[in-house]
Amino acid sequence: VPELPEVETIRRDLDHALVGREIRSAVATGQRSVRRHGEAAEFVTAVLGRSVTAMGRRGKYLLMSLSDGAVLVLHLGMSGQVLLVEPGHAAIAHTHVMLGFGPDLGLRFVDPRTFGEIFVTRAPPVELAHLGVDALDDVRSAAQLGAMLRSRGTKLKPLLMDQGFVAGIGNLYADEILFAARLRYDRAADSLSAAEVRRLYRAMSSILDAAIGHRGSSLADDQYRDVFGAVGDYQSRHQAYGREGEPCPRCRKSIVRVKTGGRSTFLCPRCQA
DNA sequence: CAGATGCCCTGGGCGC
DNA sequence: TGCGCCCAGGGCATCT
Repeated sequence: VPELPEVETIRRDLDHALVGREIRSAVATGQRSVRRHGEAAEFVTAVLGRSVTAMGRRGKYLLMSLSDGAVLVLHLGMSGQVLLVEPGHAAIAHTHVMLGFGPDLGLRFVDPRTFGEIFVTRAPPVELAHLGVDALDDVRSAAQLGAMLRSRGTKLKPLLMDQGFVAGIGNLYADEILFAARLRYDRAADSLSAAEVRRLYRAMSSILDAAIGHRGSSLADDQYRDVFGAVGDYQSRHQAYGREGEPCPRCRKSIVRVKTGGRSTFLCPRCQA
């Protein structure tokens, strides 16, 4: 569930807190989290003594630019958290990497399921070369989205979730966007009318913007937290995701759940066509 | 080549 | 209260 809105919320807070700060200490204990580096010590060597020059984001990846030109790439996977704490803060279970920014500030990368990862690479990261345009920053018109959709003869939802097509949208926001656009998950991407493409374009930007405004979605099992450990607020605004059996906010018919691609899809069978 | 499946992994929720 | 089981799913490898 950390998708674009959650990652963007984290990016903005880290941007305020870390730009200009120097990494004065680094501890990497979770080998799986730094698996792109042969040894954890390699990761530590690559970050120690560098300053943070910028905080960027591409899709669901956080990009911390370092003063030597390298980039620290952070991906939260399913359960990753980036927490800002005081250096003396008590141990947090499933902490894999700790960075110290001096006597007042520390960062901890916590990730129970270890699907996330953290690595240092050169800018721009070749490891992220497969990512498509960013769903928030780089999709700028309905015409552009329409051209993208026509280039692929596949179903709408898997395409929205394909990070190589457009980066940042996962299962939750795909369902919310498709609900807002009144489109079914299994519509052929190249079958959309111009009006439908416009609805999808507007839904993408309005849902992502609104979710960022509410600091993301925190679900019971995912436990997304911002850098201060606080939960997001957007889950209270969900219209379709997780609302199986509850009335559609538009037409009152029951929201249904279907399994597709091994994943749950929530939709209104009446409103979404 | 689109799309399904399985794997990685742990915590929460549920049934008994 | 506790135990086993299933589910959540991002990204990737591997099939059909």
